[in-house]
Amino acid sequence: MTQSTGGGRRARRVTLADVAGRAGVDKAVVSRVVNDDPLLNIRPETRARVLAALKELDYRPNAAARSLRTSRAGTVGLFIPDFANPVYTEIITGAETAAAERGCALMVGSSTAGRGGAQSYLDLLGQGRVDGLLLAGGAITDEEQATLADRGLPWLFVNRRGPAAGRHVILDDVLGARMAVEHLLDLGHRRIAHVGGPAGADTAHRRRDGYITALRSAGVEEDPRLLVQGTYGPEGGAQAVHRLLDGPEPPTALFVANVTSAIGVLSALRAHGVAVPGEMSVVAVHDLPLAEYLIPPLTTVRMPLRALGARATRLLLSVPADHPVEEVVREPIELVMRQSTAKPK
Amino acid sequence: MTQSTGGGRRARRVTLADVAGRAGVDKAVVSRVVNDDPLLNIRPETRARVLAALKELDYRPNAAARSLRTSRAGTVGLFIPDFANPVYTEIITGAETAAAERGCALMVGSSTAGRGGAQSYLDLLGQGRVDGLLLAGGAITDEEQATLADRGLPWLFVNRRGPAAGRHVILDDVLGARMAVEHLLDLGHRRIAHVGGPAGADTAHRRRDGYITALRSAGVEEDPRLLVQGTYGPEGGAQAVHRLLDGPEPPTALFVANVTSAIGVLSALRAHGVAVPGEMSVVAVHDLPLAEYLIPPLTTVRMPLRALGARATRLLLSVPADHPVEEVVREPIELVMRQSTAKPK
DNA sequence: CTGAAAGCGCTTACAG
DNA sequence: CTGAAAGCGCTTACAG
Repeated sequence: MTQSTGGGRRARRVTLADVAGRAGVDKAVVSRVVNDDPLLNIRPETRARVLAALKELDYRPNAAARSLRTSRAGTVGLFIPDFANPVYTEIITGAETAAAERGCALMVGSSTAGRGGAQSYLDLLGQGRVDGLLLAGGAITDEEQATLADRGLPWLFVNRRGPAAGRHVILDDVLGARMAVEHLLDLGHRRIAHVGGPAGADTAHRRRDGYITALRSAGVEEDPRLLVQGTYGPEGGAQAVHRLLDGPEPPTALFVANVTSAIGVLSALRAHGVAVPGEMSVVAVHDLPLAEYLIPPLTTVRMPLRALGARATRLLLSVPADHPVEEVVREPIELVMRQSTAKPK
Repeated sequence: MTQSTGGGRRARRVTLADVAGRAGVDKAVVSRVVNDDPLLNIRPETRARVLAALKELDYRPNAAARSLRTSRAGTVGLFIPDFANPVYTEIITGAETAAAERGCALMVGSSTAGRGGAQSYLDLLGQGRVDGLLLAGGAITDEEQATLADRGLPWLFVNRRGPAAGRHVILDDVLGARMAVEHLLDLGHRRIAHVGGPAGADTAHRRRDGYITALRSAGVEEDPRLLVQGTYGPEGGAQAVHRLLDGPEPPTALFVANVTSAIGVLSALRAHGVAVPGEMSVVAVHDLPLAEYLIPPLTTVRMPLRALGARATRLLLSVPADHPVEEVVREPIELVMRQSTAKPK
């Protein structure tokens, strides 16, 4: 409980009063200078003195005192299911950048720590630690939803539509899926299967819609046997391939809902002796640096995940908590052609 | 600047005074009950009244007020170079768990946001936002190092040894590397190359040491041409393979310093028509869920990254800032045998 | 066994 | 143009 000193040295905390004393003004003045108060009318020479004192003493405002006074934490919270999922790391990076632009810190929590669940993250946050909460992916229980409501905290769902609240920012997953499927159609494929995401996932739902829309627009009749549910992990992709290949009339192309799942797909295809892209074309949602180094290099649809994280953060910080937000981020979606797709033989 | 209300509803903030009023005691008493003050001698019925009031009003302590009073933030900071690197996500998860055990929140920042550098992260943190700082990987400039020293903040280097300060927690990379190389030696390989990490990386240095030690212990003479520097990304791995294969007497096995790099290695090997493990064995440091789905499934050395993150957090929170810390985490390192290694032909 | 009081370091109307 | 004062919500010796 002793005042901690820095890795080996001591540093008495510099306060506004110290700076004021040195500059020969009241601390209120220093405060106004520090915060660039536009209403402050100060003699240039006084300001110069204050600025000099600030610099000499290397003053840093105490976050807790400021936050107590203004009831603003200057921090936004982001809750994700898992740090290991590259999709979330992109969202985090975007959110971090946008928060930093606003002078805010970002506090990311995942459900892997603690007993899991947003509940323990919310408990840890206590009161006043964050000014708002971004909820990315994963499931939120009714209880957590209620806690959220009680907390008096603005929140925003990211990459998924929330249960009831009209407060979310998502990507155009329908378009992304359509671009992938249309690429396969353009190559001449007609028997195109979809390795979907998990049942509960909102993104999985939207990508499936895009798949179906693309097929219909092209006048290709749907075959329910070509629609296989997976997970967003490699094992789900691998299992889906087993099921698909066992069918009577296997597809010539696969649209996979997630790049991580596609890694499992490629592996399973190889195990079955099916050549990619010779006998089977594969395209997946989300681009990753390693996609280029898969065997074969994977054709993907690059979604603007960073822009999503950034946009959500800005919206959370600017739109009043009681206003609805239902936004689809319109940054360009890109088809990244590599070597896992080709004309059907 | 108005008091924000939660996603559509309003919630007046409940304070200690509210609870005290309802329970008919002083707020000091409530505070002591909330904090489980062992010196508090309270009549059971009074405590019950306080507890009831606490619950009815759903009281949550205000983090800012508490922190201002105690000058403890209840938060630890973790600075990483990049969220996209799976190595760091494992460390984060471990740190998050350990912090939560102590009732602390974790604030992760990366150099990708802002202009980059630990400096902007430190600036954002201002004063009093975190009780200590974990610095994982990446480079720290002299200026940043100085800022750190001035800040009066305890810090700890994670997975790398700091410049001067004897404050770090690392893994036994030498042992991990030895286990990998000894596995190749056991299979009968003698021409074993090492695709190393980047020049500045402390882990890269230690893994190279382990490689050399293993070779010497087995009486295998080193060949400097078999020691190629890479990066920790796939492109570095791929380039290293090109160089290695161009040499006069190519190796029969590769020890790769990082799993991400190994993905590039596998890709390049395939491009060169070199069969794995038929003509070349490959083993890499760090295990990942997707390693099992690479082609072929990659043999790896699993390092205890979560334990590293957790241990560092506990140490940061418990060891006084002016004590040296030089710890090697001794959790088991495991060789995960899959299908990328075999006897030389 | 419980209460009154001081003070952590800020910001912000208000006074002069 | 600048200063004095109140108060954000806690915790903690101290008094009784």
